Amino acid sequence: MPKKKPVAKPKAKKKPVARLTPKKKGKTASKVAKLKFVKKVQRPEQPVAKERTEPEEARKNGKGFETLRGMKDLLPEKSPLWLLVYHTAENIAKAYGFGYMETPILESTQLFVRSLGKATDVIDKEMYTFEDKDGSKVSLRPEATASIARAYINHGMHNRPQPVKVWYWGQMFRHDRPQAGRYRQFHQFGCETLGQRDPVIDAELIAVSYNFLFDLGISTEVHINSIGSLEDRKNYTVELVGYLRSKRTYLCADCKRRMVKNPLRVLDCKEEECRNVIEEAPQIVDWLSAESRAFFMKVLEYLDELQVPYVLRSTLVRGLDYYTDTVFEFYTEKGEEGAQSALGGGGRYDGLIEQLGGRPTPAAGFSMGIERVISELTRDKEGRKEFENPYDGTMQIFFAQLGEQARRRMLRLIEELRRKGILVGSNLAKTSLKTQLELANSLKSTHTVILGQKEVQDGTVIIRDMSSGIQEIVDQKKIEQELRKIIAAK
RNA sequence: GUGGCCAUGGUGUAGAGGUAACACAGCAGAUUGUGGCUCUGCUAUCACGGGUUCGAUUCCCGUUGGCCACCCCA
Repeated sequence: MPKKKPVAKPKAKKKPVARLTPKKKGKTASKVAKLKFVKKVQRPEQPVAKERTEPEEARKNGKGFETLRGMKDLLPEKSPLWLLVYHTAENIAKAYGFGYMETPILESTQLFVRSLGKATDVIDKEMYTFEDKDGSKVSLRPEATASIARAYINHGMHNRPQPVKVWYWGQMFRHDRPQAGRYRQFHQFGCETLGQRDPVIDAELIAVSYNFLFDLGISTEVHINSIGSLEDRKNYTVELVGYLRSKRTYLCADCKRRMVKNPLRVLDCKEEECRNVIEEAPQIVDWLSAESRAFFMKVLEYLDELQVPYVLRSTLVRGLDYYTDTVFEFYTEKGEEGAQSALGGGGRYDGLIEQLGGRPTPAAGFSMGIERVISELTRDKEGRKEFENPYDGTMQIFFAQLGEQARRRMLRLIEELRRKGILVGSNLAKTSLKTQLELANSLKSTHTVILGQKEVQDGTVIIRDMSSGIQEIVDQKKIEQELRKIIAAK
């Protein structure tokens, strides 16, 4: 530690010297020398490095504070794509008659434990849980369905015309290790249809999510399965575990563990050895009650009618405990085996609302992982370019000003025009005309309105045609009609 | 939670045991009220902490973070 500092001093000395030699301009060179000189003097005075205070540390190059692990800033360059996705979601949900709703990001921990299932990983290790000031346990929501169900009960929504159809969009939190398409804070768009059990509802939800992706230009494969009623599943699980036990020696370590914790997940194992075992395993379809089976058949029929292509996958089970009967997931057609290829999924959860203390209420829903949708949209360069800037920032007319008086006059002028529905570009914070014209140019403006000292006195304004360079002097009172003419001409 | 790879300016990249180069972007300027070309200048204690060394940003270890895979999930 003490070694470092003394060595650092000569650095400051060398730099300016080395730099000055090749420089030509006297002006700038002396400026540099001055700046460096000050530094030179200062450094020896504080040879023993003072403890950097925290704010200093943080201020350093604007670094010091960074987003928490697994969290991302959405910058203006990228946001147009997000807004596009958001509006696609909004449009599709509206088209199918879903009403927008929001629930708090923070909820009682118990709500999630009860609904998702105690043994699930989401609850076990992925929830952001902490004590509130009054000592109660609260959690950042890892998903939205539980909250929607809670709200359905709280607001007596069973008194509304059934089914109740809602959609949502928002941040979810899961304390997982970040990975491709996986973040600790992520966004989901989803729809829920509560209060009625009918296969047509399941089919509609699948159509909504399928078409949402379709509208964005993503073609997907819907994987679908039915896991029956809670009772069906219980019976099947017993059977499955029995079977797996008999093949225990062929299973991988993970599956041996899964066998105890969540036997259905064994069906999803990718290990070759396990796959062989799974192929021979009893299938859940054979264990469905007559009612569940008929229900599932109807869902498939309706999907055919809706012309939504689907793939039956008997091994599909979802990770959350509340699902019953229909379950589905969306995979990109390119079918790459990479993890996290599911863009979203959903299913029926007829038992959840009762589980949370409401009256028995059937319901179903889906959610889409927006980060995964976005990454799908930007996967190759062509796609990225196409979506780079859906709302192009071209400002047809730019306003440039020169001098304090002109600035004030222009401030008002722009505001008046805005109220009349004429939008123009400007950067009144810039003082040089040159810079403002540069800006106009980079915004691809066709015309620039220039207002300087002289124009303020004359009550006029210069309108410059950016491509020809021809300028016209116009009376300020006629600006509006002149601008309208320009806008109409385009 | 486990494992692999990685960490240089705002962004994308070079680079060597003796303190950093290039491109783009940004800002300022090239005779004071005019853009698109050109030119000039400015913008990095090479993630953080420790070790090895005369000396490390370059080697080693740790931390943090990123990417990827597993677990699990969106």
